[in-house]
Amino acid sequence: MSKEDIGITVSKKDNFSEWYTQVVLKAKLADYAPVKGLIVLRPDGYSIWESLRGRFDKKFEKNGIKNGFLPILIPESLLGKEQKHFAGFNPEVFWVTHSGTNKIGDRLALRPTSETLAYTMYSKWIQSWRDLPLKINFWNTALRAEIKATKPFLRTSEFLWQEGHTVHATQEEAEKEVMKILEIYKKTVEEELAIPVITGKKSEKEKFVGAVYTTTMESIMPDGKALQMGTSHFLGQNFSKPFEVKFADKDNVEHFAWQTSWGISWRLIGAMIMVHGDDKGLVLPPNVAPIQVLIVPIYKNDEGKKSVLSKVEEIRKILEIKKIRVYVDDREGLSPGYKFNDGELKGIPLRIEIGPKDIEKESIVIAKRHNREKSNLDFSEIETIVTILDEIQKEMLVNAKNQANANSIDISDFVEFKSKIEKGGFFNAPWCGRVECEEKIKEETGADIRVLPFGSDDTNQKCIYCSQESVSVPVFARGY
RNA sequence: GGGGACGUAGGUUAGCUUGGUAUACUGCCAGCCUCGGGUGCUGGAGAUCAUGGGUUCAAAUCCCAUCGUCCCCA
Repeated sequence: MSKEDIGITVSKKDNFSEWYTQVVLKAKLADYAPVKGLIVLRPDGYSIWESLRGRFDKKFEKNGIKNGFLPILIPESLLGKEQKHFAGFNPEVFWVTHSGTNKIGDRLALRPTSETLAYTMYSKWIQSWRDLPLKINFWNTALRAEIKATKPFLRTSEFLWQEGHTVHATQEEAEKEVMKILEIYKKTVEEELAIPVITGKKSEKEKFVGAVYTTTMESIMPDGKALQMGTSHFLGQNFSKPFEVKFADKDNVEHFAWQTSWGISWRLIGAMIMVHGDDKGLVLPPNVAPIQVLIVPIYKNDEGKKSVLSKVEEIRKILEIKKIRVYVDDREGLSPGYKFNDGELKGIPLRIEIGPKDIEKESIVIAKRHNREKSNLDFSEIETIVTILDEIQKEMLVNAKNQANANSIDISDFVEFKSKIEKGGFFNAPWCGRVECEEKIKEETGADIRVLPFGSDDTNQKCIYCSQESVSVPVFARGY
C-alpha cells in the first residue's frame, strides 16, 4: 500500500461500490468476520449504533413501549405455525441440528425474525383487556442466510436491529400504532441521520410475509438505488389466531387481538455512509457522531506545546460543559496534516486547529467536514460551536434532500422508463394496481415498487405498462 | 438465479509461465528529528506461502481434491 492508500483510493462517483467498502473498512466502522457474510462491528461503528438506539429508545418510551429480550433459538414447530410466514423465511434460515453430539429432534432456527416466538409468549401473558395494549421492543440480531453478494451493513447474514411487537384490543388502535411507529422512524432518520425518506405502503407483492399490509420508508442512494430504511407492519389477526393471542373483553367475550410488528436495522448506518460520505471518507451527522469535535493542537517546540495545550484544555472544558463530544488529537510524532486527514476519513463533523498563530490572534480555525469550509472563530465565541453543529446537522439534511430530488422523476412512458432506469433513480409512474404489471416491469427493467406513497392514489392516469386506468402513482426503483 | 476473480507478514503485494529456502511498500516497535494538509533518518520485529494429498533430490511455483473470501450482472 502506498501512502496515498491510507485514505480512500477511488472516487464515490466513479466506483460507488468499492468506495463504500473502503469507507467502512478504513474509517474503522466494521471489518469482515471469518465467516462469509458476517461482519464485526468496531467501536466507532458500534458507537453510532448505540447513539441511534438511544434516540429511538427515548421516542419508544414516550410511546409506552418497553424493551425486552428474546432468545435466539426458535423451534421449527413454532416457526412453522403461520404457514405463509414460514414459507417466506424458510430458504434463508440457519438451523441448529445438534446439541453437542446429540441430534435435536425438533431442530432449532436461529431467528430470522421473532414474531412466532414473541407471540407464543404473548399468548401466555395476555388474558384480559386489562393486559392490553402490550408493547415490547427487542434490540437483538436476526440471522438470514444470504445467498446474494453481501455488503457491510446493507446485506449481511446477521444484522443488528430492533423488532417491536405490539398487541391491541381493536383494529383501529393497532393501525394507529403502525402509523405512529412509522412517524417515529421518519422523524428520527431525518433528524438524526439527516436522510430524507418517503413513507407509504408496500405493494401486496412486496409486503412482509404474514402481514395484512406493510408500511415502509424508502430512501434513494447516490447511485440511484433505493434502500428500504424501515418497515412497520399491520398484522391484523394473522398471527393472533394461530398463536391464540386472545383476551376477554369487558363484556366477557373472548376476542383475538390485533397486532403490529416493526423494525429498523443497522442498514441505516449503511445509508448514512452512502448519502453523506465523500472522497475523503465518512461524513457523520453531528447528532450521531461518536466524536463531534476534533481538536488538533499545533506546535513547534516544547514552549509552544505548553501554551497551546493549556489553551486546548480550556476550550475542551467549555465544549464539554455544553455536552459536546470532544477528542484532542495530541498523539506524538504525527503531523497536523496527518491528523486532519485522519479526522476527515473518520467523518468527525467539526475540526478545531489551534497553533501559535491562533494564540496570538486569540482565535481558532474551524473546519467543517460536510462542506470542507475553513474559517476563524474568536476565543470569545467558542460556545457558538453548539449552534454551528446544529447548523451542520440541518445543512446535511437539506443537501441530502436536494440530492434525492435530483434523482426523482415523474414518468409515464414505458420506453422512456426502460431507457432511463439504467442510471437509477426514483421513478414516479402510474400503475393499474395489478400484480401482473408489477411483475412484468420488474422483469423488463429490474425495478420494483418500492413504496406507494401516502396520498399517491390517482385514477386519472394510465398504467405505464398496460395503459389501463391507474389506481396510484408508486415509486419504482431498483433496490439494494 | 447467472458469471468472474482470488487466497504469500496486520494491510496491499512481487515471485508462479521456465521448481532451487520469499520481494517491496505500508503499518507496527525503539530512538532521534519534525509538526499550519498524509514528515525525514537509523535500527528492529513480523510469513507453518489457505488446507490436505500427489509428482520430484527439491514445491509458494506443477497436478488433484477440499475449504474459504471477494466482486459483477439479472
